Amino acid sequence: MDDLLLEVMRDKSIKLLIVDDHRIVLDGLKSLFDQDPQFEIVGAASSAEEALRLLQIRVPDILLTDYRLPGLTGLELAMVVKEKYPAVKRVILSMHDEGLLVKQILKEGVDGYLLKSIQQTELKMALHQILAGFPYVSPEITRMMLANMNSEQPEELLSERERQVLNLIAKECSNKQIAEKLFISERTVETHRKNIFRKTNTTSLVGLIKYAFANNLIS
Amino acid sequence: MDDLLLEVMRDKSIKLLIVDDHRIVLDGLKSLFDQDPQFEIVGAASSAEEALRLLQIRVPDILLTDYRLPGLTGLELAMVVKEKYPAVKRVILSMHDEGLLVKQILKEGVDGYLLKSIQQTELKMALHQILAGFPYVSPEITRMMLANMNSEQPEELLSERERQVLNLIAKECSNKQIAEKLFISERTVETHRKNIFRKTNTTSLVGLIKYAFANNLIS
DNA sequence: TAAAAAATACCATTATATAGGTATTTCCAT
DNA sequence: ATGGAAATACCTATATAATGGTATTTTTTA
Repeated sequence: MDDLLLEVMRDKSIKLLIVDDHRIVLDGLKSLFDQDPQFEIVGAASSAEEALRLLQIRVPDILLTDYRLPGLTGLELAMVVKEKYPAVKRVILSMHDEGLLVKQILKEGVDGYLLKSIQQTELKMALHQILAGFPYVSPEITRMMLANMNSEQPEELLSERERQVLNLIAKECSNKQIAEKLFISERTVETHRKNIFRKTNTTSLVGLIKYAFANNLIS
Repeated sequence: MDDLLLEVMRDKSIKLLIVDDHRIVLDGLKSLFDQDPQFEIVGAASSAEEALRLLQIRVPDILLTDYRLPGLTGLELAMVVKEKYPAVKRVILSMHDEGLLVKQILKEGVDGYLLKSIQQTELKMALHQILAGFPYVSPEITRMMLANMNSEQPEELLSERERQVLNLIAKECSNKQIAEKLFISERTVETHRKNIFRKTNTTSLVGLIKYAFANNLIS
């Protein structure tokens, strides 16, 4: 009888696949949800690649993944999952409260974006809401979004090419080297550089690198 | 009878004060240790300052703190605790597997230095060992230490002045500006710069900034 | 389809950083 | 007291970046 009840409850419980490269976080989440019959962890992975393997075995209701992972990022994982398992809700857990990242993640249309500073009751509530079809974003993030919108650059993000250039700058390439790698002229690189400076509202290399780091524009 | 048993066990249990600004980690650690009668969490703080307040109420056997915290860092907290509560074992939990940070932390003589990628069994084992008086450092960290030692610079860290210069470089000052701020000639700044490059084994500004960020040399 | 954005490219000028040196003074530790 | 960092300083090249332009082609979007 009890077994049956458990069976029923398990069937009604929210199935989670959790992904985080910090074992402590993973274990913590595990014991957090293990105590709650409303949730069931059907998989725990420490990388996006491992998560994808686990998905082939069992499909969860919700994918709960850290943003920063070795290899693919949590966002990239979410993109793949959206493609292959459209029914799975995708929630990004993040330490990074940086402006640009927020936009990028929300743009991808994930179902949830939570900061790790979230309380467990809020977390569980959010997961329920998400499963019901209502995306949830941490209030802090919403606040940041608003603050961001009120600032100068409303939608002025870097273009794909500019991000490539920025990445190479961050890899310590000179303009000449960048030009060679991208098969464009050094002049073009200079122009991109100028545009990057303008868009990021920086004036020096140092400022640019700091900005890029702070906003996770470079890997 | 059961209550008494529990009482005895609680008295024998290891009392922990945990500090992490990510609520999820805190909750995770909580439910991890709550299930284990060998451990008892006597306090949970999300900042060093809060931890110090909690310490006035109840003194734990072990302080388990994240390195990166708002305000004081975990290491700075550990230093204060060593001063005020010398009996408390101090364990740093870290995401940061960077070379210089390791040295800095171990130099301070903490009782434990663990990466967050640690498994829960290893964590509990480590805490037991630490309480018994034997410091514990994650194998990964030991490995890094060794790798670091085998590299060129055995003890070649930046001097006070060089750190000042590095900080100003990171604040986007030109050599001329740095010279003005430090009341030294531009030539001297150039020399410092050269020495910083040599010591950090970098050759470009970008590399230097990345290095400085990675190693928490700049604020 | 017209306008906007992105990617391409060139040029001249100036500013700044990097690399190669050498050299002096101060302070600390053996 | 002496050797060795550390901090100071100067010099000359050369390389590279930053500034401030202009302009064409392609792609995207309203």
